[in-house]
Amino acid sequence: MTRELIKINDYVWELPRTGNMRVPGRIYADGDMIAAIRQEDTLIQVANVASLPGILKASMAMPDVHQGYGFPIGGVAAFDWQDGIVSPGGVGYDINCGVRLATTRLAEGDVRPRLEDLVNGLYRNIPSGVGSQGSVKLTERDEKTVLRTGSRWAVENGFGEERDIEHTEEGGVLPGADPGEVSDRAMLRGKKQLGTLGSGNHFLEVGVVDEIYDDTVARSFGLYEGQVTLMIHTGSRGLGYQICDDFLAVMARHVQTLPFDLPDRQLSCAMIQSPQGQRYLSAMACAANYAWANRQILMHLAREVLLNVLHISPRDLAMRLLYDVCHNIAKKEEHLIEGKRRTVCVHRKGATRSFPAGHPAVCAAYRSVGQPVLVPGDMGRASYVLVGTETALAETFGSTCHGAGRVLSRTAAKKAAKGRAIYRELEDKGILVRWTGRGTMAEEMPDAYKDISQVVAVVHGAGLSRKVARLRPMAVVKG
DNA sequence: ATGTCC
Repeated sequence: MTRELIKINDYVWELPRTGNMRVPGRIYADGDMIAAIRQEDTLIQVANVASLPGILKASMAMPDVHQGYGFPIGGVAAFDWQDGIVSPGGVGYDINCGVRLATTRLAEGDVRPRLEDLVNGLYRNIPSGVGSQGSVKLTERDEKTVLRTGSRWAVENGFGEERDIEHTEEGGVLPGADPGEVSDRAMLRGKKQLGTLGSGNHFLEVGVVDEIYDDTVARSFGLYEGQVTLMIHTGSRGLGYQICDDFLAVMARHVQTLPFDLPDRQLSCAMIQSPQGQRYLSAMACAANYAWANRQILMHLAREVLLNVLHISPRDLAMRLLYDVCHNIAKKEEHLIEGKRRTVCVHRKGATRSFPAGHPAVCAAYRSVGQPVLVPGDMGRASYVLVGTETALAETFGSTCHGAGRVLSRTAAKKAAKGRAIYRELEDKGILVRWTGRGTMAEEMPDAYKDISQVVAVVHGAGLSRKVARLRPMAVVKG
């Protein structure tokens, strides 16, 4: 199925309204990427999202877009808070999957000689893989507090410092979280999995700052060339998965009672103001808070490994949380639309908030430069630190890309990796990897992903976020 | 992403 796309400029393409679309589609991509996106069903998903009630401005896709459950991954869609819908498929199974980046005072030379011990220590001390559990023991009472308070529970229970909370999107807690909306099964899965990495694209990475693009912003973020960093990518584990699954079932039934046709059952949803919509948002907030506590705990566990393996003091390590961002979330936000201030529910599914300098949601430390945007690439190439912009706020409800985006499906990647030792290829580039899952190395190999530098070039060129620094991986733990 | 089919 070929669809007409109008080129707006080098980085922006419009999918005009047809059929049931209430707004156009808007795709951020370069010429190469748009050619690939045209071949896939992703455009159909962008068009399908545009048909949902209350959608505002456009159904948007970032340059790392690819097919997802109902909504595309790399998609942004905002709905009117009064007359719009909320959809679990617009957030994804891994609620508040996200990334945090911590800086240290170490140089590459401090770490390189101990890199093997370091990657082994991280692998040993941080449970990884599907169904991993066991790093934190939670009572049911404690788990409910985690769901209500997010990062704060972790900090108050010895996993990190008060200042980490300020450097976390939303302060590491979404309001309105009600554990009463979380099923027993979700609670049970969550109880044993706090402080675990998970599998798939989740990772823990020791890296080094390879290049600085913006000196002023980098200085504000505490980044400089040659500095060792720690990046953590994980989410809400089985708890978030179960909450998504539970509410997809609720909404698949509920949506049949609503007076509009769904182009795809995977877009099941509820009006935001309905009991079903409100219940989902309360449960989703619980999973979001769990994910923040999880990343906070992992950061603390990783810090302990660094201290022990390198035999240094916390003062010499000087690990600080630069920032923590969500990649999968629906949020109540205020946005200016055609000159009018409106309350909306922004679904970012594989997309990152990108708020500019001066925005009240940006923490005090970065308010004069803008919100840090953390964009991990594949494990063999690079990751980027960007900064939020006014253009993003004006065009994409303050959103930008979230990663490289797959070019090969997991099965295609496994096929392409046959007979290769991916870990060895990475080792030859000076990157040590430890992993749990049988197929993980093949599914997650660099060639399975778009080149992150090309993706970042699009969002930088389009003005959705600006390049601040590029990081290079040294040691990676995968699930 | 996910106790990758309760």
